[in-house]
Amino acid sequence: MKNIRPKLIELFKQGYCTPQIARIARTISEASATIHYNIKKLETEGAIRTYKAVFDYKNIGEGFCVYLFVKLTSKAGADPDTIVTEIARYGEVESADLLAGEWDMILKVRTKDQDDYYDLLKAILAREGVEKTSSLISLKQVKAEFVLL
Amino acid sequence: MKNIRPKLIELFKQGYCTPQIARIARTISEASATIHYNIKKLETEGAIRTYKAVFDYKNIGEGFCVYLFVKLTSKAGADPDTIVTEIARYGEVESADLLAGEWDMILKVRTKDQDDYYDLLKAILAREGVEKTSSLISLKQVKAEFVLL
DNA sequence: TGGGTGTCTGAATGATGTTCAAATATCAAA
DNA sequence: TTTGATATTTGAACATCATTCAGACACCCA
Repeated sequence: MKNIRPKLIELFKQGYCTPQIARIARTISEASATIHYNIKKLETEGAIRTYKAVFDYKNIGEGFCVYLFVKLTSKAGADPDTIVTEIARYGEVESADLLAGEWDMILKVRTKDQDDYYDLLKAILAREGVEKTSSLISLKQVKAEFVLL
Repeated sequence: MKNIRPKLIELFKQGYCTPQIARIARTISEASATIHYNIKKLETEGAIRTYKAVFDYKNIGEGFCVYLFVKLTSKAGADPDTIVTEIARYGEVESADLLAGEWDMILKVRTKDQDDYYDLLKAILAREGVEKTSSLISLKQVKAEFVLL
């Protein structure tokens, strides 16, 4: 047994998918070459970043979902942009946005359970430049990545 | 000119993509049929919900991103689950989660600009069962749908 | 009206997904 | 350890699809 599954999940989280040109052509009754032309245009324009899979996160062991607010220290220890980008790089982070107001950023985080979340939270709090955080646990995920669950 | 672009964006938001089996097989040095077998298994297990595109939302006219908190009225006018599901159905809503605490749900919403957002907000506030809302505007999107921007 | 650019299309080709039967691996019960 | 039932892997054959290209067509502006 080669345990391909985790490798596939890893690859599909960011890409390794492609449009179904023939199916789209049938769906909207256009020539296959026309669809191809328009998709390539979207890609070269930069409108499409990637093609990827959307998972049933409970099924792949990432059923615990939290919105995490982060406040950075005001004094210039490290560059805020650098900190934010580094935190966003964690594999558990689905999305990261900068805010104005009481909190500097909001993260959407997915882990297996509360214990794994606590480990990640400790790692983030330990970072230079992070002052405090606040966690908002999702009780039920109704929609994610534009897909109804 | 047939204006295929918006139709493609519509379709790609939820699906009409498929895995690149041959590329994956080359990447992790396995037989193509093996990859095919494992992907089908993931699909029948329900681990994969769909394959879709991730956009540069600024590019497709959805550059304005807001986290919207919603508090529902406690009195039983309409079923909370129904309201939540209906609100989640708006095309502008990327994600919707139920919360515990001061707010009942958090939405991630994408619109072209502030004006369009205001229209959507009015529509949501006008709904039976919605008591109040609070909007948190994203100043900068660092990561979305597991993809760094 | 005319030319330049962008878009659409059918047909040919090369690449890819899919299927299948056989080989191999896994695991639990005897 | 052996056995058998089940799950996984694999190469080869086949069906389907993405891609390319040249020509037709549409659009825009001077």
